[in-house]
Amino acid sequence: MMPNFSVRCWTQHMIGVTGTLTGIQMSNVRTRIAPSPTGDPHVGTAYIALFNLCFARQHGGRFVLRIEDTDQARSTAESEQAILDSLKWLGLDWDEGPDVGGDFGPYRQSERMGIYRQYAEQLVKEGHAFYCFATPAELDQMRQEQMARGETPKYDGRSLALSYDEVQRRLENMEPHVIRMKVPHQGVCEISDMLRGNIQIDWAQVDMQILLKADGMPTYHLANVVDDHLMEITHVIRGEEWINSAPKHQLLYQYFGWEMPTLCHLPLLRNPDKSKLSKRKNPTSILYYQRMGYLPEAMLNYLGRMGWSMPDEREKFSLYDMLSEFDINRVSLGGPIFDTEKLRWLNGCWIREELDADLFAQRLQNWAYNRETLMPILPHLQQRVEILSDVAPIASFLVSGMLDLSEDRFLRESKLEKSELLKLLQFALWRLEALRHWQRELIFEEIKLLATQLEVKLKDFLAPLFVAIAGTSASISVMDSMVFLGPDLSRARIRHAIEVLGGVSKKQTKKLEKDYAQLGKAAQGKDA
RNA sequence: GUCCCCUUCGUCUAGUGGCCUAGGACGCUGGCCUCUCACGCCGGAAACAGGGGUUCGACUCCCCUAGGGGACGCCA
Repeated sequence: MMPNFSVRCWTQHMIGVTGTLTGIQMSNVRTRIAPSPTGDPHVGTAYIALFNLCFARQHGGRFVLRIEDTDQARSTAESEQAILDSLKWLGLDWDEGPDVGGDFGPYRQSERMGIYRQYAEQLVKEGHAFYCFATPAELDQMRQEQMARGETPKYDGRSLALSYDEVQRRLENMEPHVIRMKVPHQGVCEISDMLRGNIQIDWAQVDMQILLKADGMPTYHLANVVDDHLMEITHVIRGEEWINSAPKHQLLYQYFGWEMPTLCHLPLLRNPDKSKLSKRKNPTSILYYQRMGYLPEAMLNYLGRMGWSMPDEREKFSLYDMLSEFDINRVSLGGPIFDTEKLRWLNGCWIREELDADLFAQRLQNWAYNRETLMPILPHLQQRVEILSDVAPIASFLVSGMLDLSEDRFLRESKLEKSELLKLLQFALWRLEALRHWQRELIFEEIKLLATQLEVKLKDFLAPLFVAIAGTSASISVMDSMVFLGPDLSRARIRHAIEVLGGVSKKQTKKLEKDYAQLGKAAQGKDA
């Protein structure tokens, strides 16, 4: 993680300022960001965090970071660390969280395991929830049948029919089970949103949500309600993808007899095609933007322009500026497209206007132009230069963003046909997207395996990869280059290469996916 | 498919019933500055999704239609 001193400085300063303010105008406003550590730090998380932070501070309240790691299969410590680091890099600071502690801890749901079951069982005792013994496969079949009949897939209440004795017997037998909440069969649920007013949803649309999973972990729905209550969260500001779950949450608050926080659903960040921002179509990892050389101030500034504007409409503003002018009513509800072109322009403004030559030099050093970063790659360069000035031309791709590629270049450097190249690059991309640990040996193994599976000589397989990553096959080791560039930039370059070659249509993707799945099977067959 | 949310230039947005001949910004484009480029400055093209109401008056309020998005998991 690259430290950023100037940002840290003024954020510290801000804490000082708000700290004094709270003394005068005490407020009990508490907001939270609750990321799930299951992948790369997402710009959407930062966006929601920013608005939660602004809202809390503006009211002299507190902003909490809580880790929602109830998905045991997918949550990782590395992901959690990356999320924390990324948010800090951006200059976002929380008053309570797993790293800084607080009076309402622990702030990691896996460490709060003990508390959820009792709440779920309390609901069972009070008749608001029930044990369910249906297996995932059974439910899958149920949903398929419902879909076939043209119905909305929904839990049919099968375990509700079980007698008390039957349930007890099965529990004593230690049969795998979950706890589900009961939901009214009819009527309308009215939820209130700070920005959208009242929203009405038929109870018939609401599923009997699982509260406690078979592994004893709570689902988001239970954990989020219990923790928001125990952590005294007053305002839940989250993405609009949660609107349809709000009735469940409201019902849980009612069952428990707790006061419900005020809800506020922000519009979702979008891809250029208007769909929800996704890494398939747009870089979504904060690490990507960091590696590309965006300034954290500019990133945060841009996220603040998503669905929000300053009263005087100024484009460039710091977190401090935003904090002092923040008004959540200025949020506009249309889903904003994350436009990297405008972000780029804004970043340029920050570089030109906020940095003198000295600070600019510091940023460059912190970013990549430093001994520690360059060291691993220097031996490779040393082999192929004769004079020192040979270094810059052959190493420039290592400190560049997207390369200026052409279809022609790929065809010249490879003997494969265009469709073959596309397939090869797409498969390589999928393999590398699935790779959890970005290490030289692991990358190499994936590539080698893929070449074998496709029955392409490694040399031929590597050629287009060289062009995608380095712009030419006359370059240093493509594996080492990818390690140096990191996963986000490497994957982005391969995606870019695919685009340059004309891209892959939806139809083609389907076919490729099928072929790709076959590869896996063939490999498994060989192994066995 | 069902339900929910949303809808101002290509994009981000201003607009909370008269100030709108709809403003700003990115991008595009013409020019100026200038050893080139970039920056900067000046100018241009570019939008209220459509239809009904309400009102003396609708970008603004209501309804319908259309379009877009989201949700429908033992993921969050």
